[in-house]
Amino acid sequence: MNVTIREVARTAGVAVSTVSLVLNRKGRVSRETERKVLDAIEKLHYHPQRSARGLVTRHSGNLGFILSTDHFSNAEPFYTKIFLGTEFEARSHDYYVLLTTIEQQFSEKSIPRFLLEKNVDGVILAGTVPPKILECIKERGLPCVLIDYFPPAGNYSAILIDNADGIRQAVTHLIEKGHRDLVFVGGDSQHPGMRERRDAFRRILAEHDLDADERRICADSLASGAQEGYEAALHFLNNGVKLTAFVAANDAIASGILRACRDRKLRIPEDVAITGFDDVETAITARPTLTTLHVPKEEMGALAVRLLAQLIAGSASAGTKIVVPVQLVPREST
Amino acid sequence: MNVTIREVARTAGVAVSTVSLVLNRKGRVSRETERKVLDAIEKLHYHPQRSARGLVTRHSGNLGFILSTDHFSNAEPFYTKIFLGTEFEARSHDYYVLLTTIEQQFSEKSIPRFLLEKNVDGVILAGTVPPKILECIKERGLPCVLIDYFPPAGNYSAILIDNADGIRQAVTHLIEKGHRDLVFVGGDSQHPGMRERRDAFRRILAEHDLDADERRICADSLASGAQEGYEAALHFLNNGVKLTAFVAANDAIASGILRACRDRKLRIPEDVAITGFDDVETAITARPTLTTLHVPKEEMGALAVRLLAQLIAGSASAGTKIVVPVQLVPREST
DNA sequence: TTGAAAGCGCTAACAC
DNA sequence: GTGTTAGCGCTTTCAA
Repeated sequence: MNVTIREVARTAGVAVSTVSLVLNRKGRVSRETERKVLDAIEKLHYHPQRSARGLVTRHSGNLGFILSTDHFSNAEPFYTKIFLGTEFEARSHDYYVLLTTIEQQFSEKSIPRFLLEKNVDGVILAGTVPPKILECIKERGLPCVLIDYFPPAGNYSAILIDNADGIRQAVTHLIEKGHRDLVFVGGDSQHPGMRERRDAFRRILAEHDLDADERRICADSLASGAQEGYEAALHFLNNGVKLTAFVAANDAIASGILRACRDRKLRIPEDVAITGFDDVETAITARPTLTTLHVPKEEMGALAVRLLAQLIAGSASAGTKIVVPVQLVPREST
Repeated sequence: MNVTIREVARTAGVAVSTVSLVLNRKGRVSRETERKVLDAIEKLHYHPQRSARGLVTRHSGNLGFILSTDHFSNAEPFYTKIFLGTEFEARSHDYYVLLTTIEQQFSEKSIPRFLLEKNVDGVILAGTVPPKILECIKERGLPCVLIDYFPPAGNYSAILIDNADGIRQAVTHLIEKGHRDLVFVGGDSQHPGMRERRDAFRRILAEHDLDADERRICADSLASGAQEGYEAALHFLNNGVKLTAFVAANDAIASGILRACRDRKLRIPEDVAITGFDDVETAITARPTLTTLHVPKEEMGALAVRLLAQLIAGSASAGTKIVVPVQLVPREST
C-alpha cells in the first residue's frame, strides 16, 4: 500500500540512491536511467515522505509564525491580516506556515513547540516580542524576520512600516484642511513603531512652525486601545488644550477619541478632525468613518515570507530591512 | 550541539528504549529509573524531534485545511475567518494547521502536497470542493471534516449552518416589520447550503400564507457575488414584481441589491428592506448597514478541529454532523 | 522492568 | 553513472 523509494528502485531496476539523485535533480544521471526512474515514479504514484526526508536533510519545509498572545486573542485584525499574507505567499514558496502564540512574559518552558521539535526552517515574528525568544531562535541557528517591530539591540531582518511618512501625510492633510492646532495621542510607548509615530509628529509640526509643545502629546500609556484613546481625548478636552484635530497612533485609539468627542457633543469633522493609523476594520466601521493611513498588511506578511525564504536559501543577508510605504485614505472624520 | 535520545539514555545510564517508554508514558517503568530519565531530559533540555518520531509513528502532528482557490483568492472573509478559527483551536489540541488551496477542476497532479508527503493526520475542507479530492483523502485513510458543504453522495463528518432557521428568522423579522411582498435572491445553486436557503424561503413563505411564487425567487446564478445581486434586483424591479423586501442568500448579493436600489432611487428601508446572510464585513461597511444573519465563523473552524481531533483519536465516529445556529442582527437596511 | 536490535523512508558518502 | 551502505532520531518488538 505504502509505496517507498525502495519499490521505485526495484521496479525501475536501479539502486535507491539513483532514485534519490533523480528526485533531487543532482544531475549526473544518464538520460536513460532518469527516464526509467521517472516512469516508475509515475507508475507507482510515488512521492517522497516529508518526515523521512526531513530526518536526514534537517529541513521541515515549514516556517514558524510567532505572535504574542494579546495580539492574537484580541483578534486584532492587524496581525491576522499579516498572518494571512504569509499563508498566501508561503504556498508559492512550497512552505507551510505553523502559527503559535507566546506570552509576553517569556520563560524557558514556554518555548514554541515547533522550535523544540525542530519543525521549522525559519521564523517570522510579528509585533512586540520578548527579547528572549529572539535569543532562543538564534541559539538554534534559525533565520528569522521581524514584522512591525525592531528590538532595542541587535541586528535583525525586518519588515517595517514607514511610520514617519505616515504621520507626515496625516499632518499635511490636516494642515491642508485648515487645521493649525493638532494634538497627538500615542499608544504603547514600549513599541518602537509607536515611538516613531510620536517623534514624527513632534518633528513634522516643528517643520511647519506649529505648536508641538509636550502638552500636545499624550503618549505614555501602556496599551494602545480605544479606552486609552478615550481617556486621552477627555484629558485634552478637560484641560482646555486648544485643538481642532487629533492625530491618533492607530485606529483603535482614534475610535476611542471619536467616542469621547461624541460624548462631548463635538461635531466631526466640523468641530474637530481625527486621523487614525493602520486602516483596520475599525476605521471603516466607525461613525463617522475614519481618515487613516493604509498599511499593506497582507503584503508585509508576503514580504516577510519572501525574505525568510531567501535567508534560508542563503540568497539574502541577515539584517536586511524592508520599509513598506503607507497611504493616506481620506474618509469622513476629516 | 544536537541532543538526541541516545545522549539522554547515556547520561541517565539506561537504554534508549527506556527513555522512549518514559517519553510516551507507556508505564511499566520503575519510579526510580523514571526519575533518572526525567532528570537527564531536564538537564540536557531534550525534546524529541518531530520528523524522527513521525517517521516511525506515522503521525505528523499536523492537520490540513483545504479551500478552493476562488474562496481564498477572493480573500473571502467568510472562509478566512473559519480558517483562523481552526488555527486558534488547533493550538490547544497540539496540532498545527497546514493551509492549501485547490482548483475547482481537480486533477491527479494537483493533489495537495501535504497529502502526498503524508504530512497531515486529518483534513478539514471548507466550502465547495470537488468530489475527487474526497476520494483522494479516503484512499489515504485520513479522517476529514467538511465545513459549510455537504456533497451529493456519501456520508461525511461536517460542520453545517442552520440555513433554514436563518431564513426563518429573516422572513419573520420582515413580516414583523410589516412586509408582505418578499422576493429571494439566491446564489450558486450548486452549493447545497444555498439551495437550503432558497428552499427554506419558499417553505416559510408558504407557512405564512404569503406569495411564494417562483417568479419571486431568483436562484439560478452560478456565482454568489454582488454583481449577481445587482442584476437580479434590477430584474425584479424592471419586471414590476410587487415587492417591499429582498431576502438575499448572502451579504455580497445583498450589497449588490443595495446598489441596484440606490440606482433606482429607492429609499432603504422606507421603500424597500433588504436582509443578507453570513454577517461578513460587507454587511457593516455597506450603506445603509445590512440586517443579516450572523454565522459563527471562527466557532465553526474551532468545532471542525475539535471534531477532527476526536476522529483521529477514534473517540468520535465518522459521519458526525454538527449544525451551528445563526442569529439575526438587525441593522439599518430593515 | 529493562536492554538490544531492527527498522521507519530517506539522503549522502564512498566505492566501483 | 550507478550501487552499496551507513546513518538521521526515534519507536517498538522481542529477549533477558
